[in-house]
Amino acid sequence: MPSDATPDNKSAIAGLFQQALFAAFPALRDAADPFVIDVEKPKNPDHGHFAVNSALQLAKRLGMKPRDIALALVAALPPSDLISGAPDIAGPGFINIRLALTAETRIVAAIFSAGDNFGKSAAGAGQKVMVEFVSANPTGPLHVGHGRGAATGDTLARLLDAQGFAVSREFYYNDAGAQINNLGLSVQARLRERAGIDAPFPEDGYRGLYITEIAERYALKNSQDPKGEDLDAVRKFAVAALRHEQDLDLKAFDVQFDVYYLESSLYTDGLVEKTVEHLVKTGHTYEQDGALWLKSTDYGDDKDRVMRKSDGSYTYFVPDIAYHVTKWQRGFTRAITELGADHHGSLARMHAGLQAMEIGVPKGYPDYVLHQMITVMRGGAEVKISKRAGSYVTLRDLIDEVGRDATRYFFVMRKSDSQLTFDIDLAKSRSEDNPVYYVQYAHARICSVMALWGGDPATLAEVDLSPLTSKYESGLLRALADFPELIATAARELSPHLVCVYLADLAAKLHSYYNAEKFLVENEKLKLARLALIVATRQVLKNGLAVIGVSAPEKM
RNA sequence: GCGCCCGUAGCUCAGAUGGAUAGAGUACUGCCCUCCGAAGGCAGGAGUCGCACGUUCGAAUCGUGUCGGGCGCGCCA
Repeated sequence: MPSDATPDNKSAIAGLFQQALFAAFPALRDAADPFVIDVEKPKNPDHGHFAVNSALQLAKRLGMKPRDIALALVAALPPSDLISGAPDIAGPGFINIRLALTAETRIVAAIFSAGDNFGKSAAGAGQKVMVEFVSANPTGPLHVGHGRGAATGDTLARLLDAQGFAVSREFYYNDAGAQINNLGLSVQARLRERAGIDAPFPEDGYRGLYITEIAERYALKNSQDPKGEDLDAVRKFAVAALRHEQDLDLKAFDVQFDVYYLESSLYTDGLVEKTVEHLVKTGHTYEQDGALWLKSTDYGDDKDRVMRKSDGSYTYFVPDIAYHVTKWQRGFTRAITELGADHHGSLARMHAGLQAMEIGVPKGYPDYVLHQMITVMRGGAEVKISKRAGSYVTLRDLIDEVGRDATRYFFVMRKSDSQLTFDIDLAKSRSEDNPVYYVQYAHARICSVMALWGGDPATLAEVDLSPLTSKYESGLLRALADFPELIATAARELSPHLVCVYLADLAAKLHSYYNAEKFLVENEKLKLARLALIVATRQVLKNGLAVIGVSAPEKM
């Protein structure tokens, strides 16, 4: 449900100034490219709620001084109860507008009426979007990198959901490739070792301790095959065991998928074959050195790619194309693929492959969101992550050590494009100073005040807010009004971290307010107005935390 | 060599559509609990936004070049 009661003061003010502009300078309306007023929100509160910089932009076009244009604009401004007093003309020609208190406080009633839906929008209604993320090979436990992917992807999905898109979360299992075979061989080797057989460990085998554990369990459950001679059975057992572990980890991380798509099904359903045949038919392939190549350079890739090796098997990216074709054919007009940045090399060929199919897939399909590598520090030293060597920090470790909320928040609070240093000792030792606690504390703190007051928050929905005149109150009102636009921006830019930035700021405003003013004052009108404001703040904190999958506790 | 990402305070990082005096956390110093919870607040110092040139009335933001760091460039996945 969209919160369509949200007052749009910005557009209203833009409209007023547009009127004023055309009244003062009719030539701009009649021109081939009529000038459009842009209203912005200044960072500095001293510059009012909104600012118009059109006078500066128009100086050259009109051949006038910016300040004179600004004066003319303000003079032509139609009267409105939105604006408090006459707009200031500041600096070289900025026009600063202060909202009337009634316009400013309208947001509180909107939040009360929308509740958990405040911040949602119907912008994406009727559009199916798929977010594919994690997509870890079932060859080992989920590690920190998968954790960052899980938190980022899930938050993206929640953001798009809040924008009204029909979102499907999907996990693509590479369960058919050489790595899986390798997994089977690794477990088999441990089984043989266990049975006292002297056999070399596979060169590219997985050496993690979990392999030995899986071997133990296999031997226990398959007494007829203690040496793991049935490689197929060993492999299936190992994959099932690891998938189960991953599912438990994801559950603990509060990440759920709608669809688990198996790479192997692309083969059994014949989609891989079909894709190859189709690409041959569209003429974007050629044979060379006994292999079948895709002319991906036709579509911007920097070199052509082998599709079918000379031994007759396919390279991994053929099923990948087939998979992405199914996304399009399943009706997902938008698809977002969340990947570790170490896979960025495959983006160009993926886009090229989809274009070469010539089935009407848009050029940038799918959108890629990459998360940069995480450097894990433990004991002041970098922990090298290597599945093969079996040395890494698992997602489970982090959840157990620093908690789900803090882990999710940490992974999302940074731009996914930048590398992240996750210092385990720091996160553990200072877990109570985690930024997420700061935000959660703001929520819990409001709950405490409300409990002390003892009244029913719902009765605050329509109280008179005219006593809210301090700078703290104005700042909070402004931040609350920004929330819907923030969610829209974060969804549009595919930038979950913006939500954390916003929440930290909102929490800071609340804490400052708390320390500067008393809420439970004698003056009844003032008390109710302040309580209404902090209840609205609590609602927005809660909605924001929900977007990043972090709980909003009443007590901490 | 080519491609992608990053370079902002001592450290970790924000800075959407180019705007006014570039922000937060942390660390350091000093203050503040007779409304709830000091897990908080207030104040202070700290930055030639890697560098250069360009576009613009205006650049941390856009463009080109350059330096530094990470990653990727296989008939591996």
